[in-house]
Amino acid sequence: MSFTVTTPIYYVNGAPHLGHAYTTIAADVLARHHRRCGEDVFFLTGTDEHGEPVALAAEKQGMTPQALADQNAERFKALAPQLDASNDFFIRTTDEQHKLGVQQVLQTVKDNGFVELGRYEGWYCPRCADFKSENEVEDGDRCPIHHIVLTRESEENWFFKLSAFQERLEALYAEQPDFVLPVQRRNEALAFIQGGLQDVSLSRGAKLQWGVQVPWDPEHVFYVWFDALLNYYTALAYAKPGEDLTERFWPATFHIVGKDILKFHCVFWPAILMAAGLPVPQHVLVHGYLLMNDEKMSKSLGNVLDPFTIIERFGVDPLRFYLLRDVQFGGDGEVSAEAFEQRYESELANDLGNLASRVSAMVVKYRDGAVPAVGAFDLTEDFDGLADAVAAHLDRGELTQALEAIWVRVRRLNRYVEEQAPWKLAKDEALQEQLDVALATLIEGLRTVMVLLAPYLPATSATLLEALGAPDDSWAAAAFGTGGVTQVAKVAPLFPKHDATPA
RNA sequence: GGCUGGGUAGCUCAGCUGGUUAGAGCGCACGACUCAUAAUCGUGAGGUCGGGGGUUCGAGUCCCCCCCCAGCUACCA
Repeated sequence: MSFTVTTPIYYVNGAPHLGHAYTTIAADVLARHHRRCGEDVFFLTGTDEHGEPVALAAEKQGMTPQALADQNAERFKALAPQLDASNDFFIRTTDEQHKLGVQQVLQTVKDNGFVELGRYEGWYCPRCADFKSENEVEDGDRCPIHHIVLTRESEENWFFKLSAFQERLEALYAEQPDFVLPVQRRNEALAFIQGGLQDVSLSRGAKLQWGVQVPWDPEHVFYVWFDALLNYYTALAYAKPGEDLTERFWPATFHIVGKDILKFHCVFWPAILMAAGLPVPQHVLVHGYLLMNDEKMSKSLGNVLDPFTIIERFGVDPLRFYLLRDVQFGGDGEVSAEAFEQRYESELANDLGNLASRVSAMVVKYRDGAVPAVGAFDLTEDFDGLADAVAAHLDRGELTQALEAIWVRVRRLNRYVEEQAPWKLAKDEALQEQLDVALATLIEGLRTVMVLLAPYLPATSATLLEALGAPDDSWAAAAFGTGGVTQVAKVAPLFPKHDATPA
């Protein structure tokens, strides 16, 4: 069974920020989950490097577009390891193989009769040598970059016959109700489709353009969105030297995208694939914006929160945890340094970290570190079905709910400690058997919880499971009662507290 | 304007096909305990479930109207 998950490819006309990190982390959680379930996983991320903004930025800096792309792509490439993201490949749309793949697929689209010549009309800036969309045009019909008055012009373009796919897309949405998740986004995309589809331009005049050449018309390059979308498919042909992974991993299981690019992924993308005779993805999972002071976290606004500061002070796991915990995945959510520290302190340090400390300390104190072998654990009813519930949530793209389900058990374990009060049991000779069960149950609960958290907190999970001498974090090990821990030492604080105030 | 979501305790939010005193987490107050990273556990505050009307034996939970917020209503990536 194969599982393919992608992030959008990040546009190199800017620096990596929290928004990029968010998407990559979400994709990584799914990738890690499925990988440890024993599935054949392919996790793709990369950079989008063509298009006018990159060309213009390069020009401004006196560089070639390729040089600028090379420079910025490195920064995005470095992002993944910093997030502990386990991507299998990093695609760049300037890769020769990608360009060939784009040309090949879109040639097929043309051969299949879904491309035709048309005229694109719009506001044209002679300085940019390109058209501006209605909503980016400044008051007085001026260019947002050069502030000169735009002219109304038209250009001969190759068009993709999107209108021919209205019925097929509607059928797709009917047959695959979970094609777009969550459901609000599906409604939005479907409404767009049902509102009637127009053909869209597939190419742009090549004069000053930076893109993939149209094979049947070298004077044009493909409109950057089609070039970009195709990355999900083209990467498979060359991600692994000497092997074409396309058969193995196409179609994708999840494309994770931000809500700003919903239309491209939920409408244009499946239509292009249909036009090319290729299978469409199983799901497009749409997430919302991270808000800071009620503003969208975006490269177009200056209010970026640097994730690297958090990583430096706390490590990556807390960042991964925080973003998926505090913001309901799919919706918009407020993020702040204060909220981060609050979560870190009360949930990571106090709930989970302290649980590991107190449980391991008790086993050491009352049983010299030997985990009692018992006939049956307590709490089996509390953990019954947990792993399946987590998996079910993840299959629906409900990353926050899955995490919540696990956290309910973390709290349950702390409550169980109070209910059992091992320190009292330890004083009574007659209650030694009960103490054994309590300690064994706590260790097993801790182990289970850490296995389930592995996709979210990979480093911490590995550290603790290693310390417990039960490093197996496979799906089989996620079942409560699997056991395997026989000896423990006092565990060092998993999430040490930081006295200083926020950075 | 139309469409899609949403408006529930100070804060962030759960509440499926309508049914006992409307829930969780955080924060706050008080209490308990001592294994633990001064962590944890318990209790409480008494919220007109956006407003109004209706259906029903009974409605955050269904219907109608209104108010407010967000997004979408096509070619910036």
